[in-house]
Amino acid sequence: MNQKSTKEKIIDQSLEMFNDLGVENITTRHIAKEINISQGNLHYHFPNKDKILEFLFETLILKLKEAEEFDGIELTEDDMLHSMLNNFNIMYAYRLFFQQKEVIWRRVPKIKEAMILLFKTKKLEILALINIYKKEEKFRGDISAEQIEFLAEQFIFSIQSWLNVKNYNPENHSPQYYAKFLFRIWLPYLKNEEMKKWETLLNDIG
Amino acid sequence: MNQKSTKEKIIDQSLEMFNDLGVENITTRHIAKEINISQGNLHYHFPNKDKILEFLFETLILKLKEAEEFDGIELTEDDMLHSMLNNFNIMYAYRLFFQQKEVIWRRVPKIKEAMILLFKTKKLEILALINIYKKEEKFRGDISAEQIEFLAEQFIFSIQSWLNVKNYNPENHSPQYYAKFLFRIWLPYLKNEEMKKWETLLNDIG
DNA sequence: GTCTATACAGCGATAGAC
DNA sequence: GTCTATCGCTGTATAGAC
Repeated sequence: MNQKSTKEKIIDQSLEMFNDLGVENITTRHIAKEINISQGNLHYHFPNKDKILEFLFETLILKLKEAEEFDGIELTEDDMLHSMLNNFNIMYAYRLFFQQKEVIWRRVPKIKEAMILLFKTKKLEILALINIYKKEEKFRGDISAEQIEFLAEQFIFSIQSWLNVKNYNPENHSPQYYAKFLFRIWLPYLKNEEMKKWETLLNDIG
Repeated sequence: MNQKSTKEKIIDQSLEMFNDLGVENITTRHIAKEINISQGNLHYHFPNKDKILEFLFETLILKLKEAEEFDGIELTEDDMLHSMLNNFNIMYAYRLFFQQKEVIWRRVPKIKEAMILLFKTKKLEILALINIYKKEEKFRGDISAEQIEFLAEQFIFSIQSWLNVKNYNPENHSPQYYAKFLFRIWLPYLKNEEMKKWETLLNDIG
């Protein structure tokens, strides 16, 4: 049953150890030891640690893209919520790239550039979403243009850093919690009846 | 004129290099070399790298406390804004503790505990502030209790991670920008006339 | 206080046998 | 593909002279 290739074993073990113990603390020796192969063998599959990081990152991007394709074209509130939750689960699995951004970015500038691009794209998507809501008149009319720009930025900001804040409030640290957290940013910008609708929706996730 | 003691030199150089190049990349050898002392001498003043980190952290806490004492008891909007700006300048000077939290917390659990405590205290302060605004009827009446709890959390969340997000938007990375950023969280929760007042106030910082 | 010298562990990476 | 063995380098920390 355990048909994992050595390469897969390396990747899975790396992900786990990087996530839990820190990229700067885990060496190719540690990883090799934990899956009972030699360090030499590991270096046959990945020439160095950074290449493992790059491979993991590519997998993350791939999974995020896949998740997007499953999203419906219709933008019901429920769809949005579950799409977000799905995204958060993926991000949580690859949390090293968010929690240990500084270390990884310094090691592999290529990953830094790709992530910055990713977030720029996401910001535009969110601005488009806000505009749809404005057109549908679900959005408050008394919000300044500067504040709307801020709102989009606030979303991106929170997506980027949600995993950094588990620590002072560990009991509430779960993808579910943060999906709710993120949507609550949105609430006070909506017209009253719309806000109430969302409030019940968020309470329903539990 | 250069009356800096060796200990001060070590501290200043460490702060600069940790901030810019990463705690995990800077060794006692690097620091010593940069200020033209031997590594042995550095280890006379600080037994190891972690003790330098602890010293830097204690200085940060001290400066934050000092800044608090200068704050007026009156809570004018202008006072709040400038106090926040002051705090952000200090945090920026010691940004390693926010940008490189994961690495530092793993190395020095004592710092982790102290920071968690700090943020818990800050959250209570912010909740108290929200309540004052509610009593003064400047706050919207149609906001749920859950959403108010969220608002406090959102503030703490943003304070903790503001320094992590310079990268996708580097042109806007300054303490001033983030002071404004933080206050904009607050805006859509205020009654309309109050919101407008804040909007002009924020635009005045430029 | 400051220096030089050194011990020692751990890192990434490679060579060469099987 | 996988192993063992090993090189060269860098890290922390300490000992002992001045």
